[in-house]
Formats: sequence, structure tokens, C-alpha cells
Amino acid sequence: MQKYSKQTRLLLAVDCIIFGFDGETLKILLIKRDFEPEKGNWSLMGGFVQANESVDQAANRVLTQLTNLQGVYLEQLYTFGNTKRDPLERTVSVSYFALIDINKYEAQLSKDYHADWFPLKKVPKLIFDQQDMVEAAKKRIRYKAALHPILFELLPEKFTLPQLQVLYESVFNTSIDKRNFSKRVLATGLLIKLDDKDKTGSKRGAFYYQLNKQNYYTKFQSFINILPNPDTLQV
Amino acid sequence: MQKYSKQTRLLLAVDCIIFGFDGETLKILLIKRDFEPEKGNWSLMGGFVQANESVDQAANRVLTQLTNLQGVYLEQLYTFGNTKRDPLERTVSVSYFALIDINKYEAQLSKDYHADWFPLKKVPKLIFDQQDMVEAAKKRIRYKAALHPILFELLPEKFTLPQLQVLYESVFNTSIDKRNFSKRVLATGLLIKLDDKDKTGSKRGAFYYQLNKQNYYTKFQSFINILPNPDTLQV
DNA sequence: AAAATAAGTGTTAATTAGACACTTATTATA
DNA sequence: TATAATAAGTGTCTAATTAACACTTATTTT
Repeated sequence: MQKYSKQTRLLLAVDCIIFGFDGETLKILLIKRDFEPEKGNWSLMGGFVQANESVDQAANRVLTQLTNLQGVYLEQLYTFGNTKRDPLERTVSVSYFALIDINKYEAQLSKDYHADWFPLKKVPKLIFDQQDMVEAAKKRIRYKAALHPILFELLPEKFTLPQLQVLYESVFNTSIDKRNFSKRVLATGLLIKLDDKDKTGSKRGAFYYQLNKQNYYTKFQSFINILPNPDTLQV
Repeated sequence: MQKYSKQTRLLLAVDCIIFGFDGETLKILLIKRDFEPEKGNWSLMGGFVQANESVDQAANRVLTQLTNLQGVYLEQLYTFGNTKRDPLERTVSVSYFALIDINKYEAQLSKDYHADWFPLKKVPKLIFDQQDMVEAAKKRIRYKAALHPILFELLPEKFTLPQLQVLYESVFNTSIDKRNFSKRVLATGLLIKLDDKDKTGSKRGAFYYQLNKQNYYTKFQSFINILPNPDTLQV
């Protein structure tokens, strides 16, 4: 089967940076690695690309393995290819980031995989060059969210404006005027106001909204400005 | 040397989409492939990642091989990993795009490599999934140039505002008011006006400018708006 | 009934962006 | 040597957008 003779074959892996939002902070899902090297240390969920699957399929497989979720937002991030990144054997890794609704993630899975959620500011030491992968993912999510409405992927079907605002404030580590925020968000035409309210956060309750899926998909690739001063952002 | 037993090893390639600007249109550099399969057909410059080099190094090696240029703007684009993309043997390819000053490219090299420049609208049929790579590169260059000053990488050290404007107009396939364009460009603080003029384009001559390298590097990651109506752009 | 709490909403000022046309420097030509 | 031709260079006004800012309302708890 080796038709290009004399060329080096090497291991190809995928690693997933899985983001979730618990209503307060942005977190990533890590597992305790269960094989050598670095067995027992915190790691991204990953795996080797198999002969019969595409790289995208490998990433999806690995993501579904850990989360049991289908149809999740998953985007290729960057390919890390230093020769020494895995000390055991040359392995190139294609990193992906995923945005999931943390409520759909079943806690039981964390027990099976010895997984846990970590706030971005409290990510433990990771194996190999995975710290770099997480940094790249943090940068990418901020960059992309400044221009496109990806953060909705982190929220449940129904969400309130205050929840959305906390999400943006948390991702961009800033505070936003709620009057301007609601004006900007509603001006996108991406939201549909529902009749019921979320009463968990306040006495008065906040109206639920849901995504206008049609507008969401058609406008997804355009530049959408929800953030104030996106130009001052170092991305 | 195979420490992760039972895992599939596969071929990893790099492919470069090399952009150049001849003063009129944006072009890419293609070569005639000199080995099977698809020998003799138009192809991106590429090569296999070797055991002792990183993926980035492989991309740089391949780029330098064809252009004999060092220190060129080279950015990882996307990793293409479908199982059947190379019919001969499973090969995953990490694509990169490069922006070079077309004047620094020596025509002699084109003879050695049977290479040629093609305007983006006249790119011939390419091997494998390289058409997709070129499409992705076109999208990326427009996306990035709408937000960051990468297009200067395509120009010589000294260039005029009319030249710069033609470049922007060509990349974005639009026409821009020259008064507004010069205001926007000069407002970035990226340019230094020189004392001499380019007289080739007109009787009066146009002043040369050069990049303020310091500002260029510090502001490179911020959002910089040179384009009018970037929000209406489908990127 | 009153107090407490977070949700919800509008206006004004400042800034930015977009539309628009004439003058100038220089060379070529009559 | 005067004139015509050509592309470079420049400024203003209007419209649109963005940013700053504070009070009222719905509801629950006490």
C-alpha cells in the first residue's frame, strides 16, 4: 500500500478544545490521560486519525466519544507539527475547538473519562504542547466571536439577554452597558423574543429569546458587531 | 521507533498557495507536477513532511525551493484530511499561503520548475483537492486583508498610493474613492511618505511610501479598516 | 404595605464614514 | 513656447453610527 516509496509516514492525531459556559465563566473540558506517556495527567481529549476516516471525522469521533453529543459546533483550529512535541514518537496533531451547551453534557461522562471542567484562568498544566493549543483556541474564540455570532453555540435553545451579556462579558473580560448591548444584539435580527421568562435570576424575571435559525445561518459569515470597540481588541 | 503500537502511520504533505501581485491582478504561482500520479498537470508547490523537520519547516522549505526567497510571509491555512484526496495513497495535506513581492521572484526559476503565474480568475484545473485549497486561500486572504494590513506583503519596499489602491481594488473586486482611500490608509499610521516619486505611471508622478515597520508589527494584530463597508463583505 | 432586586428602556452628543469635484504637477505635442 | 493631456492629490459637508448616560417597572420577600 505504500506507493510513494521512501517517504516518511507518521502519526496524525486530533485534539479537541471543548468549550462550555456555566452562566458565569467560560470553561474547557479536560480528561485524565489513561495511557503512557503522561498517563494520569490532564490532557485535551484526542486520538489518532485512523486509516479509514478523514481528519474531520476523527475529530468528531473523539468529541462524541467524550460528550455523547452530535451536531456540535466543531471547527479546525491549527495543526501543530513540531518534531519533538510528543517525546515518544513523532506525531503531528490537528487541533479543533468545539462549543457545546454545557447543560447537554452529562456529568456521568466525566466519571467514565475522569474528565472535568476548568475555567480558562485555572487550566492545569497540560501534556505536550497542549497549553499552546488552548492558548490558540482562546485567541480564536475571541477573534471569531468579535466578528461572528458563534457564542450562541454555548447557550441553550432558550436564553435571556442578561445571560447572553454575561457570556460576552466573560469571553471578552469586559463590562458592557446593557442598554447598548441589547440594542446591538437585537439589531442583528438574530433573536426571536419568546413569551415566557426565566425567573431563576431575578424576581421580575427576564424574557427568553431563541435564535432565528434562518438569519443565523445566512448572516453567520458576515461581520456582525455586538462588541463595543472591537477595533481596540488585541486579537 | 514505533512506540504507539497498532496505530496507523500516514503520509503528511504541505502545499503552498503562493500569491503575487503584478500591479494589475492577484496571481498564484503553480508548477507542472513532475512525478506520478498526475505528472505534467498543474499543481500547487508542495512536498512531503520529512522525519526531521516540523510542518512549518516543511512549508518553508518547499516555498524556498521554488522561489529562492527567505523571510516571506507564510501562514498556515487549513489541513485537508479526506481519506481519498490522493488516490495513490492516504495523504493528509497541511496547506499554507504565502504572500511574496512578485518582483523578487526570478523568472529563471519558472523555467527550472515549469512554473507559471495565473490570475485568480484563470486558474487551470488542479490535481486532487487543490482547487479547494485555492478557494480557501482566496477566502482567507480577503478575510484577513479586510481586517489586517497583510497586502503590503505583496508590494515592494517602496510603493505609491495608487498602486496600493489598485491592489485593494483587485483583491476585493471593487472600486474605491481615492480621497477616502488615502484618508483611511494614512490614518492607520502605517505609512511613511518618501521624497521621491514613481514616474512610470503618470506624467506628474506619484509619491513613494514605505511601511513604518514598527507600527506595522505592533498594530498588525489589531483590526484595521482600510476597506469601505467591510461589514457587507461575505467572507 | 413596603422594601429589595434585577430587567427593561430612550435620548443626546460625539465620532466616524461616505459622497462628492476641482486643482496641480508634469510631459507630450502642436 | 504655449497648450493639451493625464493622472495625482486634496477638503467639505451630510448622514450614519457609536458611546455615554439614569430612571421606571415587574415581581418577590419581608
